Amino acid sequence: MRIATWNVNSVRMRVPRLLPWLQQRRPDVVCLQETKLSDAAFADLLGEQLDGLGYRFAHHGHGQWNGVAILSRVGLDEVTPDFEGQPEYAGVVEARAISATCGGVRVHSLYVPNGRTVGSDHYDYKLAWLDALRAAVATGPAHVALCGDMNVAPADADVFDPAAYIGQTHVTGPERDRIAAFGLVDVVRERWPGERVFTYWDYRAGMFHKDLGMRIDLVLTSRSVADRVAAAWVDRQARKGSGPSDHAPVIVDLDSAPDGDIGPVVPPPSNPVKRGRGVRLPQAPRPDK
DNA sequence: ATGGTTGCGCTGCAA
Repeated sequence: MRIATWNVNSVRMRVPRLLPWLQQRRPDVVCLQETKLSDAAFADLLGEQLDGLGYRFAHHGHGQWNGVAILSRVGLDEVTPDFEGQPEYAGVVEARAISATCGGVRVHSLYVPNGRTVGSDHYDYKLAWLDALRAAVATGPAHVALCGDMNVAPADADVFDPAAYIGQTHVTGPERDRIAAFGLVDVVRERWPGERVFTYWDYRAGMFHKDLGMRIDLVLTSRSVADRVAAAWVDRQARKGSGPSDHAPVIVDLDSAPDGDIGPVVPPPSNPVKRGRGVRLPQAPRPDK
């Protein structure tokens, strides 16, 4: 089962990149963030085409800002927008979270508040939001994957220049403590310890070209899911070329569960990775430069 | 070149 997460920075603007990417990478479950659409607009824009590609979908958005979705062709059950106890900002519960059970895994598509500046009300909101999410996830199913734009770089290795980020959001102790507090496995970092791996590069000043980025899009899973990881990588190709998002997708391949109880409901059609009997799965591609 | 981009939506704000 292939799970991907991608902050698309407006799904309407990203349709020319998203649809070919779905056909090329063929993820079974896709978490999207910053769709910036209402539920009705998302269905109007993509419903027919996603159906044609074999995806069911659940979207949660109010238009203009935020907006999250889960696409799945391995089941989409118990869809839940928001989470228990999700804090408000300016009197509104923003559309930043949706969860569903897909192929036996409780999948969350998350767009964590940015925090803006340290000590601002938005920063406090970000911390409270992460605290409440942790409490909600703790009461949920054991086989879990938190996927999305966490807006936190878990360690200094996850930013291009730690000195440049001192005093900035995304790298502070309180934010990092809250990511660690989930007690989940950061599967890309576990697979690539010590590698320079980023998922976000500012549009300005040729940051992507110079590989001056941050790793803030994460897949955090229970150990039960992490033990099934065959590959975990950042799809930098999707950040290249014309009209990209400022974020690249993160892609995670899971082998079937050892006891078979949480494997994919259906095998992925025409998987580009050949799975001959007795043939070892290939290593994930190195995060290229 | 003394900033640099993009998206939303129409004026500046968010990222």
